[in-house]
Amino acid sequence: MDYRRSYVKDIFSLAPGSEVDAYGWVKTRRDSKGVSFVQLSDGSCFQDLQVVLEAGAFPEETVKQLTTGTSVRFRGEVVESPAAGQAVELKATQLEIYGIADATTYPLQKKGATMEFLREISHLRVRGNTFGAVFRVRSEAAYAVHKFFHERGFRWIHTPIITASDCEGAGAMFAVSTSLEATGHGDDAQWKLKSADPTQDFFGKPAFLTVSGQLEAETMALGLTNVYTFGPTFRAENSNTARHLAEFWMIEPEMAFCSLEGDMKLAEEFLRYVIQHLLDHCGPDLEFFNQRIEPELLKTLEHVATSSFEHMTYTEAVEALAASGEKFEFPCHWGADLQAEHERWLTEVKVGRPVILTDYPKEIKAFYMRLNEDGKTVRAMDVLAPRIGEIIGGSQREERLDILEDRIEEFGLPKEAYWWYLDLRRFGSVPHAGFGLGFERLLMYVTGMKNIRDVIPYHRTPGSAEF
RNA sequence: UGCCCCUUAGCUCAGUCGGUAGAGCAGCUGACUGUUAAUCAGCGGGUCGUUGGUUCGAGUCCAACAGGGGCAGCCA
Repeated sequence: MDYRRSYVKDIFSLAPGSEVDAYGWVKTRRDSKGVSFVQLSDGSCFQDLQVVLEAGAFPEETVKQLTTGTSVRFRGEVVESPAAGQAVELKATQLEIYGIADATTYPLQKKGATMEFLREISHLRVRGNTFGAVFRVRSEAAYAVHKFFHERGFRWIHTPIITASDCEGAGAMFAVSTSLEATGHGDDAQWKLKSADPTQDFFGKPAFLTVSGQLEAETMALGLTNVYTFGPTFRAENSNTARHLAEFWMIEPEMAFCSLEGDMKLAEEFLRYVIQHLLDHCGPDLEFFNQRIEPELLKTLEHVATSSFEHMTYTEAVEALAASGEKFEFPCHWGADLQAEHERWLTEVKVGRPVILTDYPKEIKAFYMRLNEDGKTVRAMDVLAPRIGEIIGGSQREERLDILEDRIEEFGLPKEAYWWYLDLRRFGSVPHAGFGLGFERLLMYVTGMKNIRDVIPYHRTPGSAEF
């Protein structure tokens, strides 16, 4: 057998009379007197191929084996379908079963299951409508990300996944070590510490999984001008919410000779581009999400793809919240970080679409963000989206050596560890900016899926690393 | 990490006041020349998450544990 070069999706555009093989998994079978209908899917598109098994064409025992989940090849003739629901169907003349799926034990049924149940059978859920659509959209979105940056002259760079600097400052980190040895299996497994001395460890010092490629991306931008990362990122926070993962994919563009204004422009163009690409290339999948997952989805995406985002400063947002008359659980005041309820009000009630907030108090943002003239705020921006909250966080970076050194000191960070980061400001420093975008959060936004664990094949969250 | 909720048939769920268990779908048997979550008739299917407690009696009340989920914080 060769790898597949044609798929179920291609069969729909074949001329009636064509003879083809259709490979895939049975989604359902309907029997009538003398005729059976099989819905066949190979994941290549949302629509199933209807395969018609006419009376006497195959032994009854064989047809009965075609239960949900069975893998099969049909050979047959493409014919115009006399019934509604599909333009063409396959009149089967040959049938080969690769692997049966016992209907009494196969967990997927044709009727809907809950997302929570499907998550527990993540290895099988991709065969269903919802997750087939999710992972087609995920793939297409990833392609659109690369296409967007490539068309604008950005270089895709690969920043390290293992980092020995614990100073990225974006959250709790997973240690990477060969000093620990696992003994036993399952519930009996134990860690054995071979050495507590980091100098005896693999890298000769403590090492971690990256929480952000930003600092390294900055070094690459100050040579290649426009770069982006797109890769896995790890946070060891004990976050138990529908929008946090311990392992997720992040996109981080970084631009030299660019201010926060350019950064915001890129963020907006980027989101609109990806959404438009998906509207153009994933129509049936998005249509399904619109019908079954999120009723306002298509309306929202079409609106976002064609209209500009609302811009507000943090200070304006705080004023709007104060004047809103809403009863918030946590009242908001200047200097405090916005709570989820505040973000929701801004995006869902006040604006009704994504909003970009800028110029946050320096105390609640990272040390590397460029200090404003007022000495109180920094050139930060967050893109907040309805339903999702923060989807992008970015800033113009502090390019002035003396101020950056002061900021590192204010944060109580070890200056020596940043020697190479500070070198960027010593040698040919330049205004530059960038942002980080959580790929899975973007996918939640474009699919309407409610839990981030359902837009990645196998989620890693506290207490959960199955598969 | 804090607060809260859930766990009953393969799946989705009912189960009243504590009195020994129900439906739909799936499966099986049959009916129906073309269905689209096909339809119709019949049949089988349960250690009520686990352990302990209260009680004459626990799916139901209590506790611990396990698994799943929601909200919040941390963030992308």
